[in-house]
Amino acid sequence: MAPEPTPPLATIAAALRYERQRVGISLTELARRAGIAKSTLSQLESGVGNPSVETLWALGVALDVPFSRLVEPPATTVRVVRAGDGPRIRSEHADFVGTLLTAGAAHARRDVYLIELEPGRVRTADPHTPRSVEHVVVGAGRLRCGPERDQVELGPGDYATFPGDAPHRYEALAPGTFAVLVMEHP
Amino acid sequence: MAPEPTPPLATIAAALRYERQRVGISLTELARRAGIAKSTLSQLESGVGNPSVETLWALGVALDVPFSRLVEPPATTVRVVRAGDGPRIRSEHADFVGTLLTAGAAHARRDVYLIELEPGRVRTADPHTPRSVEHVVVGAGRLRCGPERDQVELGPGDYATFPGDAPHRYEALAPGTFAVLVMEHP
DNA sequence: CGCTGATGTTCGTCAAATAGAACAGCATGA
DNA sequence: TCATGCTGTTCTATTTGACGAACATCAGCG
Repeated sequence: MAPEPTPPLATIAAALRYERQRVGISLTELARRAGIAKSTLSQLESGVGNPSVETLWALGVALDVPFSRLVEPPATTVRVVRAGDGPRIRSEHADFVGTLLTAGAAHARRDVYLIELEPGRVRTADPHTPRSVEHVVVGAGRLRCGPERDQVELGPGDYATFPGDAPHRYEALAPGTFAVLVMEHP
Repeated sequence: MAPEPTPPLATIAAALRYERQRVGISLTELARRAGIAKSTLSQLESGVGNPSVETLWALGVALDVPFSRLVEPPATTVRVVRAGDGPRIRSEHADFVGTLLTAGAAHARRDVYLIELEPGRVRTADPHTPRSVEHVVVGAGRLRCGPERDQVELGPGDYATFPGDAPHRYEALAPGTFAVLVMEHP
């Protein structure tokens, strides 16, 4: 049982840079809003230094993100089942093989989409309703998708699932990419 | 949208004291395990000082608790419905009034207990299976119960629910206290 | 060209957090 | 009773994080 794997020195640096650029403000502006010296913030984003809790807290408030997001590595919420992996279920009556990707949750509404994307166009999606879940199965091409901070690359037959209530993106890496997208919300 | 309400100066102090006493080690021993000076820890538990992230992280590792537990105020996981509150449902056929306390989750197993307690004896319960939920309705007397860090006091007719997968306690505050306890685990 | 207003960086200085030891209090026991 | 070992506290010395200014760099513009 080791719930503290990574000393967060570098995590903080990466998280601060990411969250600041997500909000779209400059280092100087963020330092002003948080009420700290911009030199301090510069060093923190460079990975040097060991901020005090008050300093990091002020940055969390200014960025409007929960404190833990700045110190703990992003939770790997995306689950991938590669083509050919996963529990195989062979039908005895018909000539087909099924693979269980995700067990169906009762009383959840599911919307099914077919999405077609061309390379170079990134489709960003704002968070949906809380506790919604997205499922993707790639039909052809290559698809890069997932939560913004934890993206995965999928090929034909690959499956991925991740929460829909966090900002996430879809981006085709090859021409003629299409996928089946299931949005599940309770 | 203000996800950072409380500057965690005092929260850290309380959390450190609580978690250390939960593990059952001395201040000196914890400081030794975390590799910090015991004077530093003493000041932190006294609420003075503004620890660096490295220091607090080391304490989190030594206490074997996630970092966020030390800086964020305990999540108020206990929900209370006082006697007379809650949505009233009046039957048209019979002469009774029902109050919806919690909507039933399908496929959850429920065990119902009648617990009788006398003052002075504290009943502590270790965490049960994950995602289990406890429901309490007090019949008579006064009952103090809930997660260890977020207890509530209930009188006759009061209802409370809280997660069962965290350490929690029951303690009678008046003679002749009894309550109905429903343990719900998926 | 030089000015203005940004960007983020690197200085020196000061305050503050940390470390280490000395301390008071309270047990246990030879 | 004095010694030993622990508790947690409160000193002082030193390391270090935070501040503020000066800095290099770039962009837009008269």
